[in-house]
Amino acid sequence: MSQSADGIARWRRVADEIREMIGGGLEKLPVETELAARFGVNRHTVRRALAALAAEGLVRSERGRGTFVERLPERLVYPVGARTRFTENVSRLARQPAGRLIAATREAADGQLARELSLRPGAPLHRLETLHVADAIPLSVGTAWFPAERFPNIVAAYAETGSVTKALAAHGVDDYRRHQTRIGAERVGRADAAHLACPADGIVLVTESANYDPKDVPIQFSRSRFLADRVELLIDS
Amino acid sequence: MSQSADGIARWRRVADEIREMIGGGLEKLPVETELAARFGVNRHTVRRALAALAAEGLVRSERGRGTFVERLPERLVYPVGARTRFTENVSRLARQPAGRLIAATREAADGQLARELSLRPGAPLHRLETLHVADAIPLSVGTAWFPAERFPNIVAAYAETGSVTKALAAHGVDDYRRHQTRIGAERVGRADAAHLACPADGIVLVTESANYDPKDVPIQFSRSRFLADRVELLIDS
DNA sequence: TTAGTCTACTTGATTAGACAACTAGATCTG
DNA sequence: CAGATCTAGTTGTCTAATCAAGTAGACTAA
Repeated sequence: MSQSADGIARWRRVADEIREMIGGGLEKLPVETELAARFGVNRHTVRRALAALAAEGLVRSERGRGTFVERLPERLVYPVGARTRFTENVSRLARQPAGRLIAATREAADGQLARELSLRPGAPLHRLETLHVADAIPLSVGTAWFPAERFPNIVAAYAETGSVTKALAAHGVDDYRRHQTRIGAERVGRADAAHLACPADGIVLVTESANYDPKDVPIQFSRSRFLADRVELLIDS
Repeated sequence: MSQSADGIARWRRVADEIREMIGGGLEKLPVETELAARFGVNRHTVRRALAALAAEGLVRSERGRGTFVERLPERLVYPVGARTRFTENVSRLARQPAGRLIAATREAADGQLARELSLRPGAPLHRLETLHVADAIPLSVGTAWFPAERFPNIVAAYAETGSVTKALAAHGVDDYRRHQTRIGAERVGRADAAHLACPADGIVLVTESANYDPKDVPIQFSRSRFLADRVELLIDS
């Protein structure tokens, strides 16, 4: 707040002015030195303002090219319910869905996973990291754990079909449902940001839920991270 | 990435080192000048690192006092469903709930609000800004719109009772429910951050939904912002 | 004792300057 | 003409220095 008549930091007012410029509909901002001259402040003060605007998702700076206004496309509405299926959800919106396997490992169930999947701690699991894309735009990354004994070939089945539903069907599970879903939000992790092709300071909606077969035996626990800029969740009651 | 042997920015490595220090369990970080001396960099480089850590929610700087490690308390689980009621949700958890009126204005329905509330555009609405607190910890701020003609005294009723349910009961609405809830996430706004007593770069879960009376007439549209650090939403299917 | 004041310390803001790393287009070269 | 090279322009990083503003404790005066 210092060095300023009315006690409001200069960079905040610079940010406000740039925000107004953005409203005018321009696509590329003037370069930092130009902005600094125009507002009569140091280039660093402009950079502080731009950092704030970038954190709001309004602008994006690219080294050597310039600073560009971010025009957010409309967010895709993703229904969450007992029968949430990524492929169905996305194709209903006339978009082209795709699931891609990023990585697969075998691991032992820790306390939480054992509880969620009704297994003993230490039970073998397949862990799949997957990326979900609609119209070539990454929407989410997910981690899914399956009991390895019941679903020995889940990794290959998913890699082949790109669909959890089909991979489970290959193991004789025709239908499944979820009872509860927990939803949180946090800053995107570094690895997820790379897969989602989003800024490092992006925000993800995190859903955690278990899927159950028709006999109410848990068959999968998953933790999905949806990029909040691109997706909004819809709860039907 | 400049001025550095291996192409990784100094402030990133400083941030990593501080992150490790935090893991050690200390509560207050050394002062910026001390950190700068210890890592052999300028104080501004330390500040750049601290800004990154603050954005991750790991530390919080207070002018004149120092920089402190943030220990996140467990998040409160907030069920979202057809009969979501803040007071019930919170008191079920043996916490002390409280709703406080921040502001109330009269405004005309815009296109979206008119559609959500089945009113003509321009219809008069009461708009209430409310703050929701559990055990003196702010959890969420909400904006609620009510048709002014049907609920003329909603502002006074809410101010008195601190509860939407009771305020509606005073207007003869015994029960209400919601059909859908949309959930998104974004950076907290400046005014909200002040009310929620959270860092300016906090993240909020945003829920939007309409409530309907037993005859399925919409009586309220609301947009709540839950601080993601303190709350997690639970969907029951 | 109490209330006010002073002071050292700490983070916040701003300016100045320098160089690194990257981009895109112009220019040169075979 | 194709490809390599150069160059001006742009953002990223880092150092240095200074003052503002808030905090907390010590000190002082009533």
